[in-house]
Amino acid sequence: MFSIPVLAGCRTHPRRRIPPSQSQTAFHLTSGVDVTGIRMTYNCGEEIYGDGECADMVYRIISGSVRCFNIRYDGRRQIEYFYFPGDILGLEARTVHHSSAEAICDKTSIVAIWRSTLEEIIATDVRASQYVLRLVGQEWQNSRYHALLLGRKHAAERMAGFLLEMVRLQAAISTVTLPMCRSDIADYLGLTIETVSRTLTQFERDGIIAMPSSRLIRLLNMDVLRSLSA
Amino acid sequence: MFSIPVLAGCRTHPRRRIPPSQSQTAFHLTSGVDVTGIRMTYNCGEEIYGDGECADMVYRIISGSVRCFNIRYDGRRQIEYFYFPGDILGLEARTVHHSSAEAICDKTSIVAIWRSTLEEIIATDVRASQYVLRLVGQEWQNSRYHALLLGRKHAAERMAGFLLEMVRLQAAISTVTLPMCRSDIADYLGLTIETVSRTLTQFERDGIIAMPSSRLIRLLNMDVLRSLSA
DNA sequence: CGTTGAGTTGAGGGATATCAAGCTGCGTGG
DNA sequence: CCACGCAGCTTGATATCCCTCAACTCAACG
Repeated sequence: MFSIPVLAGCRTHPRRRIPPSQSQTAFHLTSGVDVTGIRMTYNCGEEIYGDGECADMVYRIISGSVRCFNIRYDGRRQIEYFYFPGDILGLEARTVHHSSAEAICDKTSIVAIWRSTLEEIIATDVRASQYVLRLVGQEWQNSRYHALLLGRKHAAERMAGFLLEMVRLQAAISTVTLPMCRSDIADYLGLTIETVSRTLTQFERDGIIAMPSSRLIRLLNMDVLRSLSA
Repeated sequence: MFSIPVLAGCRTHPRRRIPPSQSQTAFHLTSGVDVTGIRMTYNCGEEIYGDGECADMVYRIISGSVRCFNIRYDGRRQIEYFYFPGDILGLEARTVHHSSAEAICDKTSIVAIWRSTLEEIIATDVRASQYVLRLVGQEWQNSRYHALLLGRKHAAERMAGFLLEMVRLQAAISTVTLPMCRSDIADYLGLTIETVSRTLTQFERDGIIAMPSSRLIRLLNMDVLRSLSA
C-alpha cells in the first residue's frame, strides 16, 4: 500500500488461494468508507498469511485472536504482536509479507479486502489516508515499545508489561482471559515457557495476581505490576 | 501528524525553544514539494528533542548522525534507531515524543519544519501523503526487525546483524565507519559494552572482520556475518 | 482408565552481566 | 618532546539470570 501504485502487486511471490464458498461482508474502514470484503473463518493454528507471500490482502478481525510472528532458520520464533477483534492486520510497507499470521482460537473470523482496493481509496480519500497513517503509526509505536521490553527488561518486568497490555487491549479492569498458550506468551516476551510459568507462579505467591485457571488471571495489585513494567 | 487535525498541537507538554540566529534552509519532502525549514547544528550529546516533549517539529538530517532512544527509571537505556544524513526523524503517532533524540557527532546539522505544516501538506497532496505513509511503514518494519533481533538472537548474531545494517545504511561495500561509541552499540543491541567488545574481538580472531581502529571495521567474511544474522 | 497436550516444578548448565583492572589514543600543558 | 590525565575501549574473574533437560501434575477426552 505504500508502494507506488504502478509497482503494486507482485508476480515473484506466491499468492494465497482464497477458500471458496466464503461469504461477502462489509469492511468498515472509516466513517463513510465501507468496502465489500470476503469473510473467512480459521481454526486454532491455521495460517492467515505466511512470511514471503504476496501481501495483496488486508484483514480485519471480527472475532477470535491472531498471532503475528517471525520464525528463524533454527525454529526460534518471535511473536510480533497479538491482534484482537476490531484490529487490522496484513498491512505491509512492501508488497511482500515479512511475517506470518495464524489464528490463536478456533472460529477466528475475519474480513479481507484487496490491498489494491485500499490503495485506490487512500489515493483519493484524505480521511481514509489519514486513518491508515494513524494505524501504521500506532503499529510502529507498539513495535518500539516491544523492542524496549525485549532489550532492557527482566523476565518479571516483561511479564508485568504483558499482563497490563492484555488488560488494556481487552478493555478490562483487572481480569484477563488469555486467548494464547504459554508458548505464545514466551515467544512474544523473548522467554521460554518455563520462565513464563515460573514468573506467573511467583507473582501468584507474592499476591500480585490470582490464577483460577492457567488462562484466567486476576490482577490483584496493579501498582506493583505498573512499577515493575515502569 | 496522525492525529485528527483539530486535536493537533498540545498545551500540556513543554515545547522546545528554537535557538535564535538559525538560518532558513529548504526541506525537500518529495518531488515538487519543498518547505522552508530552520537549519540547526548540534554537538555530540546535545539533545534534539526529549521524551515527553511536544512533537511539533519534524527533522531531516543534513550531516552527522543521531541516536533515538528510551531511558527507564533506573537508567537502563534502549536505543531504538540510528539516523543518518537524508533520514527523517521526529515523526510521532501522537502529539508527544515517546523517545529522545541526540546528536552522536559534533556538527550534526539538521533542517526542521513544523509538524502542522507537514500535516497541512499531507492533507492536500496525495503524493506527499503516500511518501509519509511509506516512511512510517519503513520505520515500523525497522522496529519489527529490531524486536526480532532483541528477542531471539544471541550476542554474536545481534552484532553481525548490526554490522550488516551499518554497511547497508552507509551504502558501503565492506568497510564501516562507526559514528557511535561502544555504549551506543550496546544499548542498541540490548547488550553491555563489555559483551560488544568481546564479540568484536572474537570476530577479529576468527578472521570475520578487521579493526584498524575501534571505530573502523572492515568486513572480511560477509557470508559468515550473513549466516549469523540469518 | 489410558492417552494426550498443556502447564508446572526442579536440578544443573551456559550465556551474558557485573565488577575490577589495565590498555590505548589523544589532547593538554609543562 | 614528553608526562599527564582522561575517556573510550579491552580483558579477566566471578556472579546471576534465564535456558535446557527432565520429570511430574492436571484436565480433557475417548
